[in-house]
This record gives sequence, C-alpha cells and structure tokens, in this order.
Amino acid sequence: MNHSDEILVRIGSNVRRIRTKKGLSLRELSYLCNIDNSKIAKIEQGRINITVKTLMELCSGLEVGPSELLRPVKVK
Amino acid sequence: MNHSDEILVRIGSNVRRIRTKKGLSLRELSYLCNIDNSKIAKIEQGRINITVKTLMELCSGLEVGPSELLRPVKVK
DNA sequence: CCGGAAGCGGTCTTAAAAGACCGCGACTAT
DNA sequence: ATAGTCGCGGTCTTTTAAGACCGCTTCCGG
Repeated sequence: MNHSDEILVRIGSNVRRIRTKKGLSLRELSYLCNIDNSKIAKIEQGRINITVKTLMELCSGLEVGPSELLRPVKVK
Repeated sequence: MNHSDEILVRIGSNVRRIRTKKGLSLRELSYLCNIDNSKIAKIEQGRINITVKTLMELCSGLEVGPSELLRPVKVK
C-alpha cells in the first residue's frame, strides 16, 4: 500500500458512503453513470487508479461535486 | 471536444496558471513532481485524461490541494 | 424452496496513460 | 556566434484503465 494509493481508498469510501446513503445498489449506480458495476466495486475498494473523466462520471451519477469524493474520510 | 473533456482543459489551465505564478518552468515542475516535462505540456493543454495519482503528483509539486486544480477557470 | 437482487471476483480485448527520451524553433544572455 | 533555456511536438515501449461480460455466494421475500 503506497502513500499515493491513499487517495484512491479515500475516493472509494466516499463513493460507497454516498451511494449507500442514497440507497443505490452497485447496478443502479452503474446505470446512472455508465460505469460497469464490477468496476465500481473495485473503485470502492480503492483497487484502481481511475482517470479524471471516470471521477467526473461518478460525480454526475452521485450528484455531487469532485471535492465530495476527494475529501478525507470522516474518522468518526 | 467532448463535454467531459472540459474538466481536462480546466485542470490544464489551472496547472499552467499556478506554475507560472510560481515562476516555474516546465522542466522545473517536472523535477518537483516526477512527471516528464513534455507530459506536463500536454496536461496543460488538456490533451490527456490523467489519472487521480497523476493529479495528486501535480498537486504536491505545485503545493496546492486538488480542489485548486479542479476549480473553474476564472473568466476575468 | 425458489427467484431475484446484491456484492464481488475474475476474464478478455481495446484504448490510452505512463514513462523515458529526442529534437526543433524561438528566445536570451554571454 | 554560441551555449543555455524555454515550450512543445513527436516516438516508442510498457503498463493499466476502460469496457463488456460471466458467474459465484449470500441474503431476502414470497
């Protein structure tokens, strides 16, 4: 686990948090942002280094801005 | 020019604006963030769809947060 | 019990980013 | 003039994201 991978994990958990809060399944979000559901699963786990375009597609599907996905995970 | 390419152009002009404001050449920034200078030139022109890791490398080289690079271009 | 949906892992191909490098024309200072 | 820097374009190889698809296990409602 590289330091620069932290951001990917961060994005992943933000996606998952927002998706579940909105009551969406992986397949439903997949439909909303035209990204394969299995790929979203990998993104949520921080397993792939997504491109900026993919990041923006996630934002539009989740109806949030990019800063929502990049922001630090709440350490509650 | 696709709609989703707008974000790449936006990132590019933000990089260029911040870099020049700091008085850095492409080669100097290249050294600071370990990205080839010719690649940075392409990024500044919005010609490549960079990954999140590359985005973060640029942030560290420019000493700014990701929101600085993603934010809308000032239309002054 | 059964059908559907959910999360998730994996495969395969294609497109493109990453990374390293070369070199040109313009400009600048020596 | 010439040595250095600049932005920038292009080439080549390797790596990996994208995109589409399949199927397993688990869980839940009827």
